[in-house]
Amino acid sequence: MQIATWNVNSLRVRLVQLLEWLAANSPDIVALQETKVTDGDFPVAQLEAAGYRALFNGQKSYNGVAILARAPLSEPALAIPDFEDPQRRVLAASCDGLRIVNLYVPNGQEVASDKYEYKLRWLRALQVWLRAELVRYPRLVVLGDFNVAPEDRDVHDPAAWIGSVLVSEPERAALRGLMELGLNDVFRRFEQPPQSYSWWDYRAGSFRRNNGLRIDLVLASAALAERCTACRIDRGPRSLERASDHAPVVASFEI
DNA sequence: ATGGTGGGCAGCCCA
Repeated sequence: MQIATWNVNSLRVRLVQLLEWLAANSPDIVALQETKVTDGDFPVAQLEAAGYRALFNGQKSYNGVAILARAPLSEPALAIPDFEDPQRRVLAASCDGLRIVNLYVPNGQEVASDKYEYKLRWLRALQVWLRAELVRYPRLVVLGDFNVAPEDRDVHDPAAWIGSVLVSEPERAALRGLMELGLNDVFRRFEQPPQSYSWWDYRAGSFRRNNGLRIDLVLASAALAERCTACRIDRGPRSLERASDHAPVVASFEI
């Protein structure tokens, strides 16, 4: 079973790329972030024709998440419990005996900004929720755009990035807090090419220079992590004309 | 150091 995550940065703009990528890769479950479409505008029919059911949690202009799956999706959750948040950044569902939690973690903009404090509060509330989810659902996958590079090896130029948003120590500590619940970054269970990243800024030729960060993650509970057989970043879609600034990440499980 | 690009929606917000 293949489970993927992809920040598409506008589903409207990226729909054709997504459909072609689905046809070429046939993942079983796909978590999308930054769909930027309201639920009424979600392209249900096109995805259904491609063989995918969909759950979505969208808003106008910003954010928005969706889960696509070949098998039925059930038990949707649209928010972190007991955390007031008008931004649509969370979508959880059960599928094929797994619990999938799709996240678009706040970017944080700049260390010490209001958006940064919101990001840290958001991650704390997320940790409380995921602790409970792990009790309810031992087969848990938490994936998406985490907007945090876990370690310096996930950063193209750690010296230049030190202390910045996406790599700052409080953000990394919050991410470690999630992992210490028993969620494994499955990408690091396998040998990977050096300088593996999942996001490259649109500016300054970042992709061409491979000036990226690895901020799109697939975390799996212990019971699932041991069944993970591969995890790779697919740079293909990032090299297309009019690409998203993120590449898809695909994890394979023997289930 | 700044600003470089891209998406959304209407001159600026967000990444």
